[in-house]
Amino acid sequence: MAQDEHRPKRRKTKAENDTSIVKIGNKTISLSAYLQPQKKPLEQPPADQQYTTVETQPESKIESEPPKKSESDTRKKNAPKQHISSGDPSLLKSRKALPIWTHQNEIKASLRDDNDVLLIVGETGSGKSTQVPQFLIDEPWCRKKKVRVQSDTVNVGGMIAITQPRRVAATTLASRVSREIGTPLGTSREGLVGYSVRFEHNIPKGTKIKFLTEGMLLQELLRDPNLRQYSAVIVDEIHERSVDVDLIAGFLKQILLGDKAGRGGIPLKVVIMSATADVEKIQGFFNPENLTSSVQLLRIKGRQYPVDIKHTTKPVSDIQEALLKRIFDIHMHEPLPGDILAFLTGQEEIEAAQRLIEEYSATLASDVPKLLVCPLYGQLSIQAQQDAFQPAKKGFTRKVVLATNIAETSVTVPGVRYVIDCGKAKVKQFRSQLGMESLLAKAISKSSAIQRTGRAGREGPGKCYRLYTSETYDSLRDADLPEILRNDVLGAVLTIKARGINNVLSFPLMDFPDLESVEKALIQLHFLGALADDGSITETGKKLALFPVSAPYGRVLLAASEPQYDCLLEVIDIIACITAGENIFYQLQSEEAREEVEEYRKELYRREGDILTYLTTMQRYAAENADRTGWCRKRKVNTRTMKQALNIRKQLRGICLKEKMLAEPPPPDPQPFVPMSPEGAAQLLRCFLRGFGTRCALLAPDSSYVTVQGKHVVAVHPSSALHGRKRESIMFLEHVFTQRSYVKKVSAVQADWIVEVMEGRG
DNA sequence: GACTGTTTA
Repeated sequence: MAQDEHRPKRRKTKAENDTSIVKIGNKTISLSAYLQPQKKPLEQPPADQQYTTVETQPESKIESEPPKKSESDTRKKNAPKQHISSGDPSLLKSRKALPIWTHQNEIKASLRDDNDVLLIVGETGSGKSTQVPQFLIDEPWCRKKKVRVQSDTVNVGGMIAITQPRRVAATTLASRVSREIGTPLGTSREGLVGYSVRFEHNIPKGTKIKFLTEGMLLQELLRDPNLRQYSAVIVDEIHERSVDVDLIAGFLKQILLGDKAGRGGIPLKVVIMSATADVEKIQGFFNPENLTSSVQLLRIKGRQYPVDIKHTTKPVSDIQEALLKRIFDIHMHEPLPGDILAFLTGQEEIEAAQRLIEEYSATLASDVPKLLVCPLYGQLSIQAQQDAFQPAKKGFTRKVVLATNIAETSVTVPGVRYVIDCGKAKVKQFRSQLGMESLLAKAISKSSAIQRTGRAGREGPGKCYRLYTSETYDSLRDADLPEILRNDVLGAVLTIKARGINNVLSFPLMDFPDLESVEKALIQLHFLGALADDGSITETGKKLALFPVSAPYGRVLLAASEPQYDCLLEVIDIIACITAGENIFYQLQSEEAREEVEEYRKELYRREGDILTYLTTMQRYAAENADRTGWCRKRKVNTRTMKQALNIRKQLRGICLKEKMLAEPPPPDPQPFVPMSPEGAAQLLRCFLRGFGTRCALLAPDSSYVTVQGKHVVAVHPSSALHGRKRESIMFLEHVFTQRSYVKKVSAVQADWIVEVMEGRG
């Protein structure tokens, strides 16, 4: 294990230059408590009940029958209801045509007996996500068992969890598999397949296969560290290497290596599924020396048409020019139908390219097919995104989709035969030394380039034009840096600690973040009151882990429920707006557009800054009962984001009620709008300082802002209500480096409030 | 005067 080799080295470095004493405000804390060495190689999940005897009892009489019974026989009798049939016959044919179908017995065999881990590498279209859970549900080890855990009799197993990085994948896969298996979702209260994603749970009675998002499984781990309801966990799309999937891999490894006490001795089977072949790392991670059986590996061919790859002969200096030439070359020489998908880095580049293409295509002769340009990026409205997925309405037209890497994994554009790849993508990188993230265009990885290329071969043979040389391709990194090495690890550290692992350095991770960034996270968590001076998790920390928002926001929620602040409903409204995804305010491109909405937006803006502006917007939106969509349109407010904000508001209110932070359910909408008084606003902002006291800046004599911690010059982002305004001191919720160092979500505060909070008097 | 992409009871 990589982190095993590195850990002693890190500790040595620590001892050499002792930075383990850190001052925060008036507090001095010693990091050695956080970073204590541990003799045990791995910390076990908390054995909330001590394991004494294993008494594996068959739950039903079928299980005590002789094991010779044929599979179909067992199936019939084991069925909760007669609807456990062989599935929908019309779908069975297409299932049998999937490349994975012939591996069915192999997959079953590789998880029998003491083999608990299977790694499946399968390209897109292999059918692994839909078929593997169906192959496994009738395996003998997949039955629910009654066992004794200390003095309690508990059920262990019976279900298979399958994780997905995105909500839409979890729900659509569940829908597909439920139809294949013969118990379609939504037709009955009983069924074999269900899903669980944020805001949406559909778990029919008798569910054996449960699709869920990665975050959802992490949340379940909080309540049940041993995942007792599951016989197996299938981790899909592990190659995407989200922070959540890395954490899940760590928790699964701990359960695999543990003494199974919390599961009454019953093993958990783990299937890891990946689209790319970075096999050694995953295999090595789950296959340490002390595991008796080795990790089985299965490779499955995908169903992909061949794609002809063309590189440039010389490096490209002007991407826009090369793109334009390439698009019109394809357009003039390749037959219809066959749409073009071009990967660019961001909105700005896409808009510029769109203008150029449209200008040039206007000059084309009338006997040449038309070109329809569709931008595709996350900030785009749903409607505009839909246009990119629809075939061109007019005939004799070729569609050109100009996309960010949203089209690499998150969405699939149909009809594409030609891909143009600029070789770059914007990547977020957190710099823990500066407490700031950057968003800059960087060279993509080989794996990313291959993924982009594959988008040309979904429906037939295709071509991929790379706007870089084959030498450049050879020089690319094999895989992208996993997110856990690019992100703030604050959330990851809290997630680990809240699930009973005190020594985060002992937690198994495929890639371990810098010690320094872990230290920074620990210090920040200590400031938030989530960790005690000895580094152990506090009650506050446990509460923060319950909220579906980052720890600083969670801290603000907790502060808001204290009598001295008493502004919980307001804080919930604000945090709901902020964490709903995109900015609730559309960015206005032209002077005209700005003038058009000015009158309407004026009543939303507050001189205190963005936090109060969000509050006003949510309150006025919720007070509007007749036509919310029209209300949004007039103010150029993102309806989708506001709807999401209402969902989050409801969720947060629910958690706060359950946690007794709210005494009673808030009155239902619509409530009359009452603007918050300046005094109330001041209290609200002081409350936010409890989470963001470390993110403040003071106005310097030269009118720039300088951060209190680190003394960095920052500019107020143009999206902020305080852009171009001068305030004595500001608090910001985000700090991003793009063209320059920007702070976002900015509010005016008073310097003495900052001192107050940092000295622990807030 | 500027905005890769996901996700959480």
